Amino acid sequence: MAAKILIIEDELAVREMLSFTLKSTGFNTLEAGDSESAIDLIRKHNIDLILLDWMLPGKAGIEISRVLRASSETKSIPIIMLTAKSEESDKILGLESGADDYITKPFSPKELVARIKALLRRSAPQADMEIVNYGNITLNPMTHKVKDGDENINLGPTEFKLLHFFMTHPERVYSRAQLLDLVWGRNIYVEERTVDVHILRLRQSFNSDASKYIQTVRGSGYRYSE
Amino acid sequence: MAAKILIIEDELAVREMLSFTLKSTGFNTLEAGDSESAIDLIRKHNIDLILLDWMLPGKAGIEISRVLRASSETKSIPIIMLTAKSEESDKILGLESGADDYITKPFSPKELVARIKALLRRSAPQADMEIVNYGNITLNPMTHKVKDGDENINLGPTEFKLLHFFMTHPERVYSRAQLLDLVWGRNIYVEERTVDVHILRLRQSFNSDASKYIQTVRGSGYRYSE
DNA sequence: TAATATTGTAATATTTTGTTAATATTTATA
DNA sequence: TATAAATATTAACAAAATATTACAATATTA
Repeated sequence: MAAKILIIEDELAVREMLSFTLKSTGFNTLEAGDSESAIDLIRKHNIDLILLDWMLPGKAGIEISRVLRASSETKSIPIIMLTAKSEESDKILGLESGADDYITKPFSPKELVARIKALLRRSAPQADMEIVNYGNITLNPMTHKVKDGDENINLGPTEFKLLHFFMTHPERVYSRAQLLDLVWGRNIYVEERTVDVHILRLRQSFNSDASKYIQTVRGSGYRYSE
Repeated sequence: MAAKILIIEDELAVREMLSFTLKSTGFNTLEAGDSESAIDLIRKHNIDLILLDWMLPGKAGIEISRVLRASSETKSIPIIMLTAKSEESDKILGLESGADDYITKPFSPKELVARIKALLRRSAPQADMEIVNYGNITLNPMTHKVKDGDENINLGPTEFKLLHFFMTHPERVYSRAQLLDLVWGRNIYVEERTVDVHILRLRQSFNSDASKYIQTVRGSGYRYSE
């Protein structure tokens, strides 16, 4: 899923240039010309990162930054400051007021994109890392390894996610539609029959009879159970 | 690896004198004449210690110190203040604003070097110098040598760091982004695909089949494991 | 300074995986 | 048992991820 980046910049030309650059790199962009519409957009969308022009009229840049840092909902959105002047006091203020990085105009699109990627990968949250046991199956999300008794088992990413989901939600039936939502993710259109195939592959990848845990519930879906 | 020391000092003559002294003692030095370029250098390099002139024009010294202490990335970089006056109030302010040590001009090169070494000792514990073994691979950080069974293996710096990291963090998957942060360093902007290439180079540099330890985990990253 | 090594990137090749459709099999029940 | 419905299996293809190669830029060394 492409990251959503909000560009807050009063000069239309600069804004469009930035938006173009980022879109052609594969990001989604939203644009705001003033702090009001910026805050509006932040409320309505799940913004992943903000590009904030430091030189907005009337101290607006620093104000937006402080507002974002004050609210717990927006506190963790990474901010990159765009500074025109490379004045030292600006940089210091910018970092103090909560920006995660800054970049001085003029800058190369490449550098901007690199910094955005670096910030995004740092803010990406860690998934559930607990080791799960059920029956003779052990699944370790940390090492990404699955054991059937003593033997290691090799699973593809989707089979791995599917098994992880089942093991953390055992003894309960899930319809194909639910599995698609919960394992594949929402807003993804996939045929329900696809689930069947992955169930098959998951069953086949066990050496022992552990595939018995993955049970078909006719008319309802599938269940992980002993 | 020689420690990188940043000298922040507006007077060119003093700066060069300091730099000369430190270089001839075996340190790497970087120089900044104002806080702007100082902060720039700090972001771009992994500075081990900062020599900061307290008497920079316009309170810049104290400001830099405070900014560094505010950010978690730079909080632990040791700072030595250079103060011209030996006034007590200055010293107190300097220490309060986050300096780890101060030294009063004029000072002997010998004293300066001694203090730097003391601080570096304190901030860089001898942790990463243990010889690591895993499978038939032996990595000695002290001598910077790697053995595959009996044969010595030649690795580039990045490959060495990568292998060292893997061997000290085995049996766990790391995404490309994590590897970039943990092996390359936090303030560095590099494409994720670059990791692939270094993994390849690392694998290729083994003579035996030891490259099997470096495992691809599709959709997740890489793992060092038997 | 020249020579060498190292690095990051882009382009290309290869492999693996995910999806789908077609077909086979099983199950329920009329 | 015959039939319909649900699920399983197979195979083909497209898409995605990773591996490999080549090269230019940078840093290091002699």
